[in-house]
Amino acid sequence: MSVTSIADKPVLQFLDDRSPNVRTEFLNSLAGYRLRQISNAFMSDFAAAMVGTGMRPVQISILSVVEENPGIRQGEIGRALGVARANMAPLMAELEGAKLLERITDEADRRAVSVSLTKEGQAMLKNCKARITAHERRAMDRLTESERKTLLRLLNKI
Amino acid sequence: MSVTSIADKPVLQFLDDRSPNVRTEFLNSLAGYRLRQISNAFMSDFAAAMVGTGMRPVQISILSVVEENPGIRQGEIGRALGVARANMAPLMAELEGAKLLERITDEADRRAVSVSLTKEGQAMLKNCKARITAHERRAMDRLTESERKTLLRLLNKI
DNA sequence: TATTGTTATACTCTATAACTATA
DNA sequence: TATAGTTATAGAGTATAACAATA
Repeated sequence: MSVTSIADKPVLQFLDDRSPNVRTEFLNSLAGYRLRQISNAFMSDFAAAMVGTGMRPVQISILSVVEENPGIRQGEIGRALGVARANMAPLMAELEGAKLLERITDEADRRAVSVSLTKEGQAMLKNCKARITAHERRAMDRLTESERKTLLRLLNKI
Repeated sequence: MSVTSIADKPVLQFLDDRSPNVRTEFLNSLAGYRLRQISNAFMSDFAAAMVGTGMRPVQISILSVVEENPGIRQGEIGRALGVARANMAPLMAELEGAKLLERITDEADRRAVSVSLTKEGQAMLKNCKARITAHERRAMDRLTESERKTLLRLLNKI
């Protein structure tokens, strides 16, 4: 699959390749099953949109949270994103090693680290956000503006 | 967390424990991010609802497809569910070992195997379906019947 | 040659337990 | 005693490549 073909097709091309002559009535009646299919399709298109940046979804989430909460503690980022402390450690080390963020010991509580974006981190996030915006527009292509709002509202209400 | 508490709370209890004082405006504006959060919350509640059956989501999906397509080939199941051939092999061996389904060589094409449910498989699927129905009702608790239909329609339209 | 199913393998994500240093 | 962060590890889920049997 070429990179250029991604922009031409709806996100759920990843679902369209399924066997059409197999009955799946029960599964299709389940909101949870449909949500997972669509979420996975979103993730696939998202990953394709990030090719070249070297960024994975969780890394971008971290950069975004740090941007909106400068100086935030590492543990707070993990709690906000649902990432376990044990898994935050290597992720943060990776982002720090790539010079995308800086960690300094919080002098008020020397157990904690205070996190902020570097210039490179800000630039990377800006690049990723532009790609994500295009990815979202592509993904929601088949819905009208009104339908998109309704979908978000219902998802947030669940 | 006790098992009985699960039935009392909305599915997205798994999201409600997040840090409320951390700003996440960009992430919250993304349909893809919200879809993934909700899908993961559904999966967690689903897993809790299946405790005691020993069944995981993909196994139930397989049983359901076999029920609706008796004698279906193994490869067709995988294609319909998006499971790679290489990963179908151990899954099918596991379900066959648990006596939930039977595999016989397709005499018309001796490379393929024809799959069907055993009595035990039928009973297990019936049990799981009842649990799933309750799980879905619980998950969609905060939506009216009209809103549920709208949500499904929009998800299917994406 | 192509396809069905199998095996081995590897990579990512996620989850738990034990450790340190600080509080 | 509890908390912030780290390390090691193990379990799912997923992906590719190589193989045997059959078409």
